[in-house]
Amino acid sequence: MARFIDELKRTHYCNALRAADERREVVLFGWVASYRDHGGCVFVDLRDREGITQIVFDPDLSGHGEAPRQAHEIARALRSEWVIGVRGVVVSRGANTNPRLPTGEIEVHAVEVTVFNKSETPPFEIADDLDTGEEKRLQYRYLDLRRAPFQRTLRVRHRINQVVRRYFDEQGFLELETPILVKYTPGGARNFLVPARTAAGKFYALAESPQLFKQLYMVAGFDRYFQIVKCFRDEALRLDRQPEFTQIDVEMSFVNQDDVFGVMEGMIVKVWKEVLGVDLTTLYPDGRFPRMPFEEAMGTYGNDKPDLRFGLPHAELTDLVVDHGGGGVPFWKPIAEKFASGAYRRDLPAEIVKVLRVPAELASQLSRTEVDKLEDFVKGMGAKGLARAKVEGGGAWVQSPLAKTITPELRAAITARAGAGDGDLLLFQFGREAVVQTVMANLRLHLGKRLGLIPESGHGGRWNFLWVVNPPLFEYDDEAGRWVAAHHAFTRPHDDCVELLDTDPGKVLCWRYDLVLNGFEIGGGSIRLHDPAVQARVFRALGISDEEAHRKFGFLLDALRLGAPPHGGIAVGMDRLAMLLSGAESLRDVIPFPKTQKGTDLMTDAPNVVSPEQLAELNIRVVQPS
RNA sequence: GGGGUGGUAGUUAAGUUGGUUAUAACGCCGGCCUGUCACGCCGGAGGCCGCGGGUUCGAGUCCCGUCCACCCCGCCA
Repeated sequence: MARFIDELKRTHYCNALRAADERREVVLFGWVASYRDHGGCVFVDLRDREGITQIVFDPDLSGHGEAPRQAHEIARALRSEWVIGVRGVVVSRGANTNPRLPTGEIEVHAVEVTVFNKSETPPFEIADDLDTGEEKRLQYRYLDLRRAPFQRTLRVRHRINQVVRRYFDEQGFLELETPILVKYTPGGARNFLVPARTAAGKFYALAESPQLFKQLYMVAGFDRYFQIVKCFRDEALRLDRQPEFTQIDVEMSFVNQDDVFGVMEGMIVKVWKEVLGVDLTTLYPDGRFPRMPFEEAMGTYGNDKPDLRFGLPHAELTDLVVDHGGGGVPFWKPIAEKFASGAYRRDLPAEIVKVLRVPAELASQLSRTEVDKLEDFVKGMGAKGLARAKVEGGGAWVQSPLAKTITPELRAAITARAGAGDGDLLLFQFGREAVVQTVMANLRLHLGKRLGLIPESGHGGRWNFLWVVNPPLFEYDDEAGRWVAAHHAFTRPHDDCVELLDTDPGKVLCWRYDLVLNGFEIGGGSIRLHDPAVQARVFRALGISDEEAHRKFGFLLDALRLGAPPHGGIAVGMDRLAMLLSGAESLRDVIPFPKTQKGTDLMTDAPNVVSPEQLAELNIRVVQPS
């Protein structure tokens, strides 16, 4: 029988002891966070998941026989990250308190110590503040996770999970599971494929979301479903995207959009209250979050997830430019002409003109050199350039290539549209709509950070929630030359738009919604299409034949004809929620074992090559990558 | 698929116009030290300068290629 663990059980975690515990005999287990050998005494900071306690090894500690002397001998050899157990007595530090530790008013005088395990010198220090690069930390992730910031972050995840589960249970939701190995369904995110050994040449897909199954739960009558569930998407990664991530997935029957919003707003308020101690109802007194039509988000902010912690809105100028026939600006003339001739239509992707106004008091913070750098910034995003103009008192434009040729009429119209006055800086983008929107949205964010309107990362103590609502059901695919589903083909169109399905699909709005927080999409969902007749018209608008629809989604179409209740739902990105709650800079900082941007795991070296035998069993032949 | 930034000791970084033995801090190892808590003092070890090729009398430095990590665009209903 080992003395420690078998006989001496841990009595406390390392943040538990206070002055009131004076003279108590305790047993602590943990890691050597640091050691200071003074020849006579050895001081060890002992760390476990809860905190740090200072242990003193004094060979002359009286009243315990020879044991303290032996413990001191062992302690002299201790090194960083050795795993040890200590039996000792709590002693008050009196006036010698360490104010930097919650346990700073006490220390444990060691009577007995055991080394459970030595440690090699770790590749980096297990410290709260660390300048070691992420690559190294990912390679030794378990050491990174041993650090207090990660211990806190993963605890936040735990709290979110607990609060969410309790909330939905109280609201009458059932936590139901859905398959991970599913049938591949086309459209949307790329699926990871899993070879089916028992069905030669066939594949499962890893579920990109439980979407179809949660709808089937509604058809099955479960009425209110939720799940905290892993999803998998084989797409390019970003700081807010991982190939494997967790969603808080929700679906409800007999509800409209307001019902879904109400439930989710309740969840968010509860999470903020219980995890952060922040009462969102001081910001949103009725507990409801503001809403913005998709069209306004795109027009004013250039994307569907605007960060409303700051202003710097865009203004659309395309109609002004067209009305003025280009207004003397050489680049704009062809755009105006194409609209005039009908080559461009306002309901199809075309070229557009937008402006961003930087108010004088902010513009004065930007030197001309810095504005030149902005041009490099936007070029990196596909822009051809960054036309600018400084507005002077009389409405004149200076420092601008546009100023030379633009007609006074168009200049005045733009100045008025942008609401520009003396000293304001106008930044223009024109060209293909998708590029202009991307560039302008990113330019706005970039300026917001540069001008100190929002921090480089993190929430800055500000929580701006927003529902983006009423987007179009379809979007035009330039390359394919046809309409495609903007969300998925099972989103319910607005009733007053159903007639447009056949005549003017671009104008069909739908019951889809995104929940946005500080410029991050943290959730999205829709009211589903449960009417087979309307469903058929949607497929027709998409150019999907009955036969094709049945082959791809047959089981769901069958279900919709067998008593499907009206239903809708939403999925919230649990990792993003944790990231924003904890002020982390990246999803990788809130996911215990994340992948790199290329989808590799630097610790385990996944994905890896498998043996020819394994491949043969799966009937797979690997072609050398080109 | 495209654009950008970076890779030098265990870690983080410096390294001039191409020129002697590639620096520093922290960490590590040895010694000393009874009150430290970023302990202190003395001494020491430690390098495939990401990898491959080229230019050159000579390359961490210049050129070409390549790998890895990060950020962005495309992509992500």
